Amino acid sequence: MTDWFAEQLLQWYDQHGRKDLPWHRDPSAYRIWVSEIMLQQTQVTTVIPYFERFMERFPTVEALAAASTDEVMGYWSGLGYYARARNLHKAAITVVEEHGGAFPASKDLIQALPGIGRSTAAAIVAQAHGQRAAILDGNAKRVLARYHAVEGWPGRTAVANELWEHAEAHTPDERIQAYTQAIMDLGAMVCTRRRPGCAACPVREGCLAYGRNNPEAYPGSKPKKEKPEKSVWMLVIEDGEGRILLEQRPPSGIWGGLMSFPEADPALQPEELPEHCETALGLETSEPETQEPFRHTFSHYHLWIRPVRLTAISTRALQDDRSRSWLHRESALEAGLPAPIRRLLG
DNA sequence: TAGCCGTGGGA
DNA sequence: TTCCCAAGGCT
Repeated sequence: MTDWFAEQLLQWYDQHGRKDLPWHRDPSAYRIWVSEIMLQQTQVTTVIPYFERFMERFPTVEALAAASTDEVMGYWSGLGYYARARNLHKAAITVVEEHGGAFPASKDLIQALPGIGRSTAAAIVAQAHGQRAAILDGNAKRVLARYHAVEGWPGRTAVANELWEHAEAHTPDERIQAYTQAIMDLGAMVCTRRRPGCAACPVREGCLAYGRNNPEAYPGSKPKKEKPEKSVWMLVIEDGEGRILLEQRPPSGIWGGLMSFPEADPALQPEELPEHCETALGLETSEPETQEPFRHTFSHYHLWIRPVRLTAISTRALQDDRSRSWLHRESALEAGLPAPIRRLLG
């Protein structure tokens, strides 16, 4: 069954929808999967170059499963939300070991893989296999919240449930790939967060928010909270051969498992930093050269990054520690690095 | 359930 | 400059 809403979206999609995105070319389950993970909370224009590089290096799920996590992280470096890459790699190994390399075709099996939730699983089976499944990404949430004038912030379970019901009800039995792309394209191209292009909208006749003349009021916005300010010394330590000291961060928390500069307590005075290097890193260093701090904003707090340059005089007591390594700039840039650290490396 | 997890673009 | 938030999922 195809209701009026879906019919209108499909007709609009045929004329205006996006059909030439990189993952539309050979839309295998593997390629759709990788694209959907990259696109979580990330805009299309940001994803495209990452997707192309990733697919060139890991063209199949077997290639991805066979790679090291470190190399996968290197290809993800700069995209953010690094748990996505870890889960992607873990899931690839599961697909190879438990499903014989064939990406599972059932939505439930797909959703059981790490990093794949209800909406992503639906997007994969709909786009790769043409199975009827409702998605509810940020675009669909905005379109449906406006069309049905659903009040409240979609982060609340009751609001999300209501949107899911609308999503299920509108999803047609036929042309699932087109409809899935259509509702996302409408949200991204017409039913935008600000200044929506209602004049070009194929469903404005039925849209309750349009009828109320306040589409921008939907969906309800997230309750705002104060972001705390944190601060840290970032120790940029270079030895006599132009190598930089990097260490692996703890597996959980911000930039979990990525390589980064050693950090020091911001309560320390700059002149105390060489002693800190001696005790914490077993390093004899020259005088510290502090650089201009800059503020890096995360989802939940601001971090003042205070870079300090030091030159290592001796590099003893480091060979045994697998979590720390001296790397030249070029090889460091191939590792999985957080964006600001990559920037500091220059 | 609410907090956590990145980055870059738009206004 | 500052704030919001984008093809969400996990704990």
